[in-house]
This record gives sequence, C-alpha cells and structure tokens, in this order.
Amino acid sequence: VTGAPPLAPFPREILAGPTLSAARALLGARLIREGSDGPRVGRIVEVEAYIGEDDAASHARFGRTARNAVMFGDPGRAYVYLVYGMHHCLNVVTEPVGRPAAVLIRAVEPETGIAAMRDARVSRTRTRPPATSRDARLAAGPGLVAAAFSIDRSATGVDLCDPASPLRLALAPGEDPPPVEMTPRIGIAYAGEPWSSRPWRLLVPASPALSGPVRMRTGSPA
DNA sequence: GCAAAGATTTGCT
DNA sequence: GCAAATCTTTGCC
Repeated sequence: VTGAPPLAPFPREILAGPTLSAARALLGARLIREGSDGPRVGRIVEVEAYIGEDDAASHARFGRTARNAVMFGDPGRAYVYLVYGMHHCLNVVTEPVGRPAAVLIRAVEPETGIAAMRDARVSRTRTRPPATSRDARLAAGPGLVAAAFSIDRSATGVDLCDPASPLRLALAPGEDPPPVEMTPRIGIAYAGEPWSSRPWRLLVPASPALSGPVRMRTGSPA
C-alpha cells in the first residue's frame, strides 16, 4: 500500500568518504530499531560532524583512548557515549580506518513505532515527555534520540549498515534529498575558535523535530 | 588516587 | 533565564 517508502541498506562507501558528505547523506535517511515491541523508524533531520584529531570539539582530540577507539575503526559502526552522567548520544563512525571521525545524530522525526518511542522515553528518563510535547518532538535532541530508540553504550560497535542489525540505517531510494542548512555546532564552546564556528551542524529546516527550543531552530546568532 | 568538566534536558525562580 | 541532575572520562599530583 501507499505507506512508508521501500528502504535499502545504507551504503557503507558513503560513510567511508568525507564526513561532511556522509553527514549530508544521513539527512533524510532512516534510523531503524527492531525490538520486541515492534520496529521503530524515524527520519534523520539534524546531525553534526566531528572530524579528525585536530577538531578540538571531538572526543578524538586527546588521541586514541578506550572510549573513542571505535572512532578510529571501520566506518558504519555506532559510537555511543554518556554525556552529563545521564544522556546517551548516538554517532555514526565515518572515514577510512585510522582517521577518527563521526556524525552525531541530533534529531529524528518519528514515523513508525511512536508508542514504543514514548514508552522508551518514560522508562529511560523516568520522566514523562512534557505534556506539550507533540509526537513529532519525541526524538528532538541527541539525548532524546537515544532514549526514544533505546540506545546506550552497549550499542557501540554495532554495524549500522548491516540489514540484519537490530539498530541500523536505511535509505529511501525514491525520495529526493531534503534541503539542508548548515550552522555552527551546539554545546561545544569549550573547543574555542575556529572549531566553535565551523558550520558542521547540518539540518532540514522544514522539520518540526529539530533539537532545542523553537527559537533556536535555525542559525539565529547566540 | 583525586578533582574537574562534559557533543543535554528539564524544571523552577 | 538559570541551575540541578548524575557519572564517566581525562588530566594532573
């Protein structure tokens, strides 16, 4: 029937390429989580690129450590970390082996399994999504993406390009690529210039699922 | 071995 | 608008 478009595995060669190209290709792609309560699927609408050891905002800035080792490995793997002691963040490893880089998935527009996403957010954060929160904003932030899709650090190393993986990426081949806007990255002022100004946050301006308060949806100056 | 800060979200003053 | 919640990772003594 005329519901969801047919989905194809996400090509690893795209993720093996330049991180900004990979980030662009991830916008509009689907994030899929298979679980006992059915599949959860959403459309990626906001990402950030973290590129190389020189990037002072990247977890790779200290060189290879136990935490960030997966960033130095195969493209297409998941890198999940815990931030502020409470929120998990999902990254897609990019670039060839030996070059540490990743794309942070900052916001996803829920499409399928919305009830499961809402349940997961309640059980994870032990707080109900705000009553004002529409379904469209269940995954409107990096920590909320992880909560809605039940992702924690145990997912680090999972191959997101493997069609058999319970957590994976997919493309909708028939769809046109969405219009994209680029802004500086969020929450990385500590990196200093020029890194804090690099326009490496990519988003789909038309989406109602973007992270943060509505007023900071697009590149309004801080 | 200890102290500091963090790729966030939420709720209250 | 600002601070709390909460714990892992990293740097330094």
